[in-house]
Amino acid sequence: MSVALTTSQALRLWHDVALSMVKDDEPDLSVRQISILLTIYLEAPPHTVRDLAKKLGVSKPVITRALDSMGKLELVSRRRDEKDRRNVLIQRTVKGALYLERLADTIGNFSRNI
Amino acid sequence: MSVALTTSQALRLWHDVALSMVKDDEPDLSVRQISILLTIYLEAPPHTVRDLAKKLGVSKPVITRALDSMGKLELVSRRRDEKDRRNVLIQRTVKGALYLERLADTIGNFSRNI
DNA sequence: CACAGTCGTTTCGGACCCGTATCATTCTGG
DNA sequence: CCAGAATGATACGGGTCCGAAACGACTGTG
Repeated sequence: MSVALTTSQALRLWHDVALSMVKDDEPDLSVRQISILLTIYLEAPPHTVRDLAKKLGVSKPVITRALDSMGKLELVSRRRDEKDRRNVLIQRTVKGALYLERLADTIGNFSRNI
Repeated sequence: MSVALTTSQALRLWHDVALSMVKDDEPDLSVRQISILLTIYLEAPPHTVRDLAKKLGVSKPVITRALDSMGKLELVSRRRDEKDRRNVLIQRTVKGALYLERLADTIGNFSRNI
């Protein structure tokens, strides 16, 4: 399947999806938070704070804070690594999976209308 | 051209683009700011604060503040409407056009690799 | 068993953003 | 001409986030 988007199609898609995220009742996630969430769900575990900070090119406190706020929303959860108790393993949750499923549907639907 | 994305493709595309926005040197725009910017550039003028607030489903101060911060970055500019001096017309700028052009390139490039 | 290194968290001062309410300016209709 | 509506900006109290630095818990190596 060919998916390459023209400039105008790409911006229109981004606009539509961003708009539906804003108009949504759920609290807006920042681009950083979405990046973290998607990394956790798309890439193979385990995920640690340090790894995520490196992947995103941001400092560790940024990851800690993002996990705090997304943890409150139950989009991710944390667990100590029992093998090496310095590590914290970031884990997926049902709510997080549903959130991304809805996001994917939104993107998919708008892409279908191009 | 067929552009419909599968769930997995949509999330992977969003992940890649969000990640490149985060790793970018430029200051991150919020999802709301990006929505406003894209609305200004994709939809036909004139754009007023009130119209944008209605389109995004947010309060007017949200728009005013977003225009303040994006104005500092020179991504948009404001001008009084001389026909009705209560209105403020939001206008495009060269920097704003370049910003979106880069964003479109990023999206387009990643979409090509699906 | 001390100690340097690693990891995630916390603290700090400052900046930004939120929603609600209110304000000043400008227009409009009687 | 004036009361009221419309428009965008601002004040306020509260929350979140930032980067840099310091901190506590933990590991493993000598």
